Amino acid sequence: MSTDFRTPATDAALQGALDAVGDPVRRSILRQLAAAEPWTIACGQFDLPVSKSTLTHHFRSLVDAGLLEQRDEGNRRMNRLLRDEFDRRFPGLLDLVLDQ
Amino acid sequence: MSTDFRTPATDAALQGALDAVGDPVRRSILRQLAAAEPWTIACGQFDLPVSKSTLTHHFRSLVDAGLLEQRDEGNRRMNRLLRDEFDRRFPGLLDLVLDQ
DNA sequence: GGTTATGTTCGACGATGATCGAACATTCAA
DNA sequence: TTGAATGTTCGATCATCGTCGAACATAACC
Repeated sequence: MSTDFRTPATDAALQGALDAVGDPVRRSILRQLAAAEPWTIACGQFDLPVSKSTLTHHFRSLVDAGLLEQRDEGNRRMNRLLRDEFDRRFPGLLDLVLDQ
Repeated sequence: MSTDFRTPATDAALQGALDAVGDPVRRSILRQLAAAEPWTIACGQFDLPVSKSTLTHHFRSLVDAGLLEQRDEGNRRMNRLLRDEFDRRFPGLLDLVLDQ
């Protein structure tokens, strides 16, 4: 048997998760990421109406919140959605975002 | 049969729900409300570190987001948590808040 | 080596929202 | 009728955060 008891998820952690998911640009990132294979999209390839520096800001937020991880591939920074991991910590929240 | 197909829940509605739930004072209101019987707590009876006018502001947010309804009883304004209604629109979100 | 592409960092700006106190309205109680 | 209790409204203030451009760093490509 695995130790899959519900993690208490302190309110501070919940605050971070809600903040991360509460921005429309970040939700768009999450949706585009969910629609593609892991590690196939670099930061600059997202279809978003913001500048490069703003993009960097949002990606940092998402990484800090545990929603995605990044990996450098030469020039580019590739992304992977931490779907199961996040869903385990905050059940249903990511689904709410991804169901449009 | 009842027409209980999943409402698409536009992103604007999701934005409103996340905003409403994204404030710690409002989450405290929701938790205190969930811990009591419906219509038993007036606005001024909540244990919160904010002023009266701030309280009014937060209650308006929660009503607008469809999280609670209010009813005047003489002097006081009583509250009821719209648990099932909100959970039907945004499954799991309120549980996330109420599970501390 | 020089140029282009991809990201980050930094400082600044602006909008939004949480907060408060004072004034007001309403209801209840003495 | 007077006073206390409960909420709302209205401005004002303050902090946070999303946003940008400019400068910088690094890697790929010719």
